[in-house]
Amino acid sequence: MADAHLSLADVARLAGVSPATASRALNSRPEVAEATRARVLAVAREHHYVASPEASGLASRTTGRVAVVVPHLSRWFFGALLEGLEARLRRAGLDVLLYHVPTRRDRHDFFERLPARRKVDAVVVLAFPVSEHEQARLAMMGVGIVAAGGQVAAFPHVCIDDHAAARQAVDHLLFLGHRRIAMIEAVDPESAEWRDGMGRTTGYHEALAEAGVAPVPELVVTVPWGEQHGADAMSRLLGLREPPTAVYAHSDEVAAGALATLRRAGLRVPQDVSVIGIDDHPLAALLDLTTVAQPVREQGEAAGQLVVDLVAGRDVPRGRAVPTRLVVRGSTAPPRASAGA
Amino acid sequence: MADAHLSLADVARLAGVSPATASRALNSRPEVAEATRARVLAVAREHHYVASPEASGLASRTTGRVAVVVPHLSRWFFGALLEGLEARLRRAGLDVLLYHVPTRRDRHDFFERLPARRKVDAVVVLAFPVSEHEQARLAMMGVGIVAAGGQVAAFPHVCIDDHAAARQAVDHLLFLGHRRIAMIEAVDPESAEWRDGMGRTTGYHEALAEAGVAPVPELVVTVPWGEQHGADAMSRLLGLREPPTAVYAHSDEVAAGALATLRRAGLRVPQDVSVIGIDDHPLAALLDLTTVAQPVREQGEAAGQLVVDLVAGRDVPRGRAVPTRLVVRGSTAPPRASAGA
DNA sequence: GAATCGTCCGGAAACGCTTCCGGCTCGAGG
DNA sequence: CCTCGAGCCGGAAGCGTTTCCGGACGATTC
Repeated sequence: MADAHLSLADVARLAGVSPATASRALNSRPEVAEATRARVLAVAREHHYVASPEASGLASRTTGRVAVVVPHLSRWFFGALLEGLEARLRRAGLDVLLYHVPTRRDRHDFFERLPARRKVDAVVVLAFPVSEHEQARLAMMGVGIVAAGGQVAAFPHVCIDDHAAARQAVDHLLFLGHRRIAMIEAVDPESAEWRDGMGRTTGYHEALAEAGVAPVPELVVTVPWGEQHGADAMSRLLGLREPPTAVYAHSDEVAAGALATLRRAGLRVPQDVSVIGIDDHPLAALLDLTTVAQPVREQGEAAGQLVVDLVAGRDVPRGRAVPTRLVVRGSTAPPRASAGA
Repeated sequence: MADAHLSLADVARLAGVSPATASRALNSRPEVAEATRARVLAVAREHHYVASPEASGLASRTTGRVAVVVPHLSRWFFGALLEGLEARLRRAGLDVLLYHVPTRRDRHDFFERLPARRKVDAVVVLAFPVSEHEQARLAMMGVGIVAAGGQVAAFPHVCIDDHAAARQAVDHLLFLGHRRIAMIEAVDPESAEWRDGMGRTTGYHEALAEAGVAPVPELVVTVPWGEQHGADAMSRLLGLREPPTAVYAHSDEVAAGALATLRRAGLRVPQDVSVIGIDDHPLAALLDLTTVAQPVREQGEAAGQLVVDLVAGRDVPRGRAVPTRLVVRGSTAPPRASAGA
């Protein structure tokens, strides 16, 4: 008991070597004889020695930590992303410093004050857009930066091709024969700036155009992210003189809301209207929702890999898009009365 | 540009004082004249000075960090808890070091290796049981420990009274006239050890007993946590010769699974069977699920408060239970044919 | 007018590592 | 036998703070 906290010097003394050698042994440096290393390691283990990260950080000018900036924690997508990321970083011996920036204000604050300054070797921003100015601020930190799950092309990043995913979803509906296809466009009210560039929207328009379907403005409704708003959006859609026969939602959560509204309205899915989402949220399986799956955890891991490469001084690929995959379940089917064509 | 990284000494020189005084000024210690302090602060701000946390940590023997150990990140409950916790800690200037321990192995590893050793001023374990042995290991870290969302009575903690919550749920069903009440008991397969002590189970039994309802073993089915398993459990219950008229699920996710099964089976909720959950997951509102709400975010914040008190050297209350509240929605109603009594 | 007391500040010693630099030992090569 | 390089290791100088200790100085108090 009570090896309150040995210092490197103590271990060295106990092992009969100098602190310098002890340090080298513990950090598995090559310039130390095997026998010596073993002795030091044995002493260290026996006394549960742990190096003071502060001290070694001070001396080596690195922290062994990486900041993860995330806008939401209670949403499945971000949690799953974080899981993958954490796992990869942990394996590399890097610790994760969490920065939660739910509101616009928090974000602003984060980029102005840069609270992670000097505290980390790298920072990864999770699934939210970063403005030019914010990018500049980030750069001031002087550490590696990577983005995951989002579309910050300025940094090394890993994400899906939103545009392609949207195409997969909408093309599926078109393939089934739908022509009157609505889109529930979800935006994060806390970072609305850049929603137009979103592939999930452009993909919809492109798919329709390619199929020769004229765009109908009232068929796209924009709401904040979330189940409840998805439900509201669906209500609005049902209020149309001529409601859609299929609905493409930006995410499964939003689609789930739409399903709820549909059910309450007494409409049957997929007989009366088809619904498709994006993400393959666990909810999707439960609700038998057709969706475009993206590998979330894997994205986190890939981002983690970028980080470890970055801090190791290796240079990393600019960006990498992981593939998505259409998962057909029971919420989509051909329209009831296949009208035209 | 390029104030690559001023040191305290630089700031001190620029402000015409000694490093000692600069340090005192920056840390708002009382023994420095207002004018001097202002001068130092001005210089610091102008040059974007940030103290090296490693150095100050080394010198002050504190880290300004707290470890948060969490078994799941992609579940709403844990995310929400974490949000509250992070917010409170951030306000107090404490950083959050994240430790994700999804599997039994990860947990074991965490407690054996204690990777957070010397890295944090406190650790909070989020919503999972900690064995005697693990508690002992934790104690070896020599830092404050608090538990949130779970039932680790050995440490300062904040949580709900599971037993009482269960009573609220089951009593509600009893009040509506149900007698044949099933329980879907959810356990985390990665920490099954302690499931029997769980209040969510004992509350059920007690409520039934008090109401003079004889326990029916086949009416309680135990499954791993999660929507899918909730669905399976419900299937099993429906297979009974005499299915229940009401179902009490340990959590809303599980209840959601049950609802899905019910719907697929063509049964109506609440006309044919009532369902109640616990948590007030966002899902619950969407599914119109009656539930016992617990303030999750608030628990996180309260736990954060315990932590800041702890690291400030104040002593803290042993434990604190936050109140739960029955939220009646559309998934519960009196049984179809009010049988007896 | 001297003794006392605060207030404010500087010198310098930690804090616990990493790493540069140089020295020692030993075997190989000339 | 001498030299030289490779392999190991120790001394000591940082790394950038905090904080103890003591000194200077002006304001009180008797």
